Amino acid sequence: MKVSTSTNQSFDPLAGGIFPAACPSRTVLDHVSSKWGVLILVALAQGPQRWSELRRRAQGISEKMLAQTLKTLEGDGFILRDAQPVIPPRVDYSLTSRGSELVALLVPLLEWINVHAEDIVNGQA
Amino acid sequence: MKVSTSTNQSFDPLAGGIFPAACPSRTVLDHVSSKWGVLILVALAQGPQRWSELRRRAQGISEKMLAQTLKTLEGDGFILRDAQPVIPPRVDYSLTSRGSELVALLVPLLEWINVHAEDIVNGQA
DNA sequence: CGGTATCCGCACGGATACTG
DNA sequence: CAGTATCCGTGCGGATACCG
Repeated sequence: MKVSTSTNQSFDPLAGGIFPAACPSRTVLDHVSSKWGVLILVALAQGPQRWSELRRRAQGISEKMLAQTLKTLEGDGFILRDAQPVIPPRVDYSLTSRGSELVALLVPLLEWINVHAEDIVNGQA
Repeated sequence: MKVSTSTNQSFDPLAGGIFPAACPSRTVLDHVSSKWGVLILVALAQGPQRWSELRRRAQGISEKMLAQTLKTLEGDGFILRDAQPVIPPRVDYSLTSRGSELVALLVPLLEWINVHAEDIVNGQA
């Protein structure tokens, strides 16, 4: 069987990629699909937001995890940190263009989950 | 506010959903975005596969995690387990229609990650 | 082949206190 | 307001052994 890059119904878009244990794709996937990563990313889909807004949105997140998640996502170039040197401090987080690309793919997924979640956890078909 | 399916830059497709701490959406999201959940799901996008095939594909997964992930995904109705009472045993896993819907949203995400992963981990724009 | 059972380390992540 | 530092528990997940 040959690997096709065309639109095949038995698609293999992951050739050379996702499945090896220590590949870059896995690293990024782990960042994105981390417990809070997705939530922060889609939260930022609604536009730039401050630390405290993100904390309120992603209900249940701790300060530590918020800081850690934001740093990881910033390190990956998905979000931008804009710290204004004022008192009291004001820091805005926003999506980079790369982040926006990613979020554009994330949002349909979250929408789908949001629609079907209840049926799924209730064990309904 | 109404939910728009068009390309809106300030979309809010998550109303009433994802952000509360103990909502069904979070549960499902955690299952799907678990370390191995995504991998198993997209692996099954290539068609029904046996236990050992999945184990080989999702490189690095342990037997325990494979079993656990498969059960969770089966419980959510994403995959189907077909155990044939033969010796030696043969068990095939496949996507349900619900699973296929989900995977259809997952694949573009994984493709994107696969394409951009190297730049991201190398810190390139 | 396709699992289950058990043990166990470690890092993921929460709570609290403190700082610029 | 926006974090950092520290402590610490839990459970995620790997390794191994065993079973139908």
